[in-house]
Amino acid sequence: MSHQLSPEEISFAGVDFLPGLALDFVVFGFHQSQLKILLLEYRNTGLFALPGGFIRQDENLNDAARRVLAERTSLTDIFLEQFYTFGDLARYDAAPMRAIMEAKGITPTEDHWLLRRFVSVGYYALIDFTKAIPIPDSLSDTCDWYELTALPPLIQDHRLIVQKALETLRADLDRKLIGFNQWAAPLLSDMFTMADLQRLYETILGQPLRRSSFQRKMLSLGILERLDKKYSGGAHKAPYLYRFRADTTSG
Amino acid sequence: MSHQLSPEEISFAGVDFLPGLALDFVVFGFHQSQLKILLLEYRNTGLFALPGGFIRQDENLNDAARRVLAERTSLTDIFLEQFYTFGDLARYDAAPMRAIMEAKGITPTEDHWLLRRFVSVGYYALIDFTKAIPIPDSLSDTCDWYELTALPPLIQDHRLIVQKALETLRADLDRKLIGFNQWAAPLLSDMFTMADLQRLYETILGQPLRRSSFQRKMLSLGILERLDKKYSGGAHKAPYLYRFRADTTSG
DNA sequence: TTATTATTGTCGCAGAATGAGACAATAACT
DNA sequence: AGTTATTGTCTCATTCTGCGACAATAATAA
Repeated sequence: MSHQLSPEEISFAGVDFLPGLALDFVVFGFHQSQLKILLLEYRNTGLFALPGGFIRQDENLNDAARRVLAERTSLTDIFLEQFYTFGDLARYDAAPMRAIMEAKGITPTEDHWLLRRFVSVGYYALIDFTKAIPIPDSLSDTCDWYELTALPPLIQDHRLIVQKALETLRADLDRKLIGFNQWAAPLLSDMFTMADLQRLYETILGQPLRRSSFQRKMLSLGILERLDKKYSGGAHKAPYLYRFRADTTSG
Repeated sequence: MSHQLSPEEISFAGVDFLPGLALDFVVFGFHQSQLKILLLEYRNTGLFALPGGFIRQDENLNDAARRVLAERTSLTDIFLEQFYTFGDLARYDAAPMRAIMEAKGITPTEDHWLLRRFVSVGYYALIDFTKAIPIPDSLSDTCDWYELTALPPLIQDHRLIVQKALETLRADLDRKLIGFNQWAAPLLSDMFTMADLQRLYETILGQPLRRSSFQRKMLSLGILERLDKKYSGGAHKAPYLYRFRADTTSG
């Protein structure tokens, strides 16, 4: 867990927060045929972690997730989905968090609330890589994008959380294909070519897809709207641009 | 939330438990072409609730789920899967729980831990209807099976939890068809006819399936082992009995 | 102007999967 | 022996998918 907290809030304990419960986010972005996620790097420790936060006493769980993620990415109206809750004892090891706090100049008491056991609700989000403005929290000095295929070592069980998020994303890609416009749209810009869309699918699924079958499938779903051609300057036929259809009353 | 607690534990507060966090179970059983779930009825209140429990301080979340469910059904080796975590404020309304406790003869203080806000991790389980022995907890007088299509009014957001569990079960039925032996097996007896299996599928999915297509599909998956015929005494051809194959190293 | 090149949109065909029905086989009963 | 209800399997049409082919076409090179 990491947190969007001021030093005061960290020292004076999370009385406003639900105790023992945290949120962790796997924020997916897509750029140059690579899936990336947001990670925090803690100051002077070389430790990386998923962005996270806590739930206020008077706040719905999912609202808290939306709030924290907005604080982190400066984006609202984010595609956000809860996927699993992690509650192993093994995930709770006070040592790294203590190191982080001490590196920050805080000497926590033995039973400081941040050092106790946390159960964490995992969310994954899909956001527009170009629009998000990562914001580090008060314990970390950077909040940046990292390629999913080359992640640095993560604290606690965050590797597992990423793994599970990816599995869920893949399963949802199949299951929720209809209504996808509401869905993977944030991972692409407003208009895109069929090749762009295919690259996104291939990257998420981690396997190549047949070009002709993919195109046939996507067109048959009726969720795409064909726009003008895109003259990219390459020495070849210009592809059409597409957009997800707005009217999605039915598939 | 309900609980497998002695009156002492209820009065003397859950210091051994993680605060503010509960477990709720949607326990599916199958009997006579009907999906059923376990519900508790609270003494003298007419209130029904999902079985639930709490997590010990020194216990993994999923282990707690297994323990509580075993306490409730007297079954171990249960198919159990976490599906969602419910954390709306609206789900927390102290009045019904206070009524339950008072009906039980306990007069809780205003800030009794059982009356505070809870976030609840939802699990669903598939168990053999004939093998489970429902056990009421100390606050309720009955723990029994109720047909999914005719549930009594449930407290808090338990209706929503059931709904979400069913959705997850349906989605998983498609997704996890391979390896199904480890899976829906508990809902059927050890040996079953193809018609039995089809009825199970139809009941879970809530829609009829074509008999020939279903049989072809199931046989083609190679997960069934054909046994002797079953002479049921009916005036018709005797169906084969099947069993899920034990060797499931690969699909 | 005319080739060349890379990429795109679409078509065709084979094979697999699925929907829908038909039919013989067969326990038990009349 | 005839009837009845149910089962296992087959067939045929339809749809879906894998896989390749091919013409169309922007930009570049000759």
